[in-house]
Parts: sequence; structure tokens; C-alpha cells
Amino acid sequence: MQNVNLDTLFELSEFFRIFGDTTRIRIIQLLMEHDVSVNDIADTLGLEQSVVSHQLRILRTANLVKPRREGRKMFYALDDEHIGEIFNTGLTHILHKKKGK
Amino acid sequence: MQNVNLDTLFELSEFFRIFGDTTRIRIIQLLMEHDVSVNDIADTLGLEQSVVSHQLRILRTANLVKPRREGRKMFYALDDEHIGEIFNTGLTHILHKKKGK
DNA sequence: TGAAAATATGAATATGTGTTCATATATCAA
DNA sequence: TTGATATATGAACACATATTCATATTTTCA
Repeated sequence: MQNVNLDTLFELSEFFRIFGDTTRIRIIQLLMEHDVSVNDIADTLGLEQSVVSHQLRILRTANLVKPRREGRKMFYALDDEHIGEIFNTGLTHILHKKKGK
Repeated sequence: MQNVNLDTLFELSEFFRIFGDTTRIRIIQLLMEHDVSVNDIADTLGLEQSVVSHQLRILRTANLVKPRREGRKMFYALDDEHIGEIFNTGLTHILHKKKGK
């Protein structure tokens, strides 16, 4: 078993909490395909720009996404491959459960 | 890419949200080793029985754990292997990040 | 420089959620 | 059945958090 103390478990729950919001998970899924600018995220998902910016800040602070400036646009990308992997692991579980019904 | 509509993404975020609480993630980790009764969970983690019961209900409703009665004790176990797998995927990410620092 | 475009941020609000405390329910043992 | 043990549940409370609205910041271009 890996080394897991209370602190690590707390960080782990914090990490999972980031995925525990519909808006954020939709953004993550979108970024799994390719980088997207803030307004494009908003347009694509049908969300207000402010909502997207607020949630991007949470994702950024948690190191799940990283910004890149291009002119006056900001493109966001997933920080590493783990993010998509975790998304897919969860998704597989969900779809598996659904099938069972 | 797998089939993901809005509903599925909502369920996915709901699923991850369950992992997004320290108390619940601690319970999950404990159950990864073997079945444990409610009071044993409380004693082991230093939590009140009520707290554990409340969180177990959330885990049960989300089909993350399943109860088994044995006398007047209730033993809880993880519902399937996916749960531990997701826990470990997240943990690997956390430990990986920590190393990077 | 000034206006427009793109994004970020702060305050306010409403809603969700975890814990606490008290109590109910269920099972066993005598 | 009665008391004790084990667990579940409900209400109340405090706190976290997502969205909205207004506005600030940054960059580009004329």
C-alpha cells in the first residue's frame, strides 16, 4: 500500500471535489479534445463568460488546467494526462453501472 | 470517444463528489482493506458513530458500499473493484504532484 | 491615445452539505 | 419482556460554494 496519511487523504478528497461539479466536469471534457479559449468554452457549453472564468480559476488553482495567452485570448489546456485518465476511469464506472440496470 | 451526454456528465460529477469529502474518503480507504463494522469505522477513524452512519448512507445511496448484517453489527464493504481503482488513480496523481515539488 | 474585445475579479445571494445532538429502530441475551 | 448494544435517522446549525451582476484589467488595433 502506498503512503497515505491524513494530509494526503485530505488532498485527495480536495482533488476529487474539483471533479464534483457539472460545470467543471464539462469544461474538463471539452479540454480533453484540445485547447479552448474562455469565450469558446462559454459558447460551446452555453455558459456565461463569468461562470467559466470563475470555474477556470478553481481548475487553475488546483493545477488541473494551465492557461496560455494568445493575443487577447486565453487558451486553457489540461495540465497533464492524469486528468483525462481519471475522467475516463470514472466515466467507465458510470457507464458500467448504467448497463447493469 | 465514449457516449457522453449532459446527463452522463452530471452523474459523473455526482459520482466524483462522493469522493470529495475527507470523512468519506477515509472510510473508503479503510474499506479497501476489508469489511468493517460501523463502530469499528468510528473507532478506527476517531469519528462519532453518527457521523459515520450519515456518511455511510451517502456512500450506500451512491452504490459505493454495501451493507451486510451480522448479528446486531453492520459490516460495510466496497461495492466493486472500480472504487478502489478510482481511489488509487487519484492517489497516484496526488503523490506524483507532491514528488514534483 | 482611445475604443473595443477578451478575460478576470469582487460582492451579494441562494443553495447545498457536513456535523452535532437527541432519539428512534433493531437485534441479542438473560 | 426487559435491558443493553449497535446502528440509523431527523432537525438544527454553521459553513462552503456556485451563480449572478457589475466592474476592473489586459491586449489589440485604428
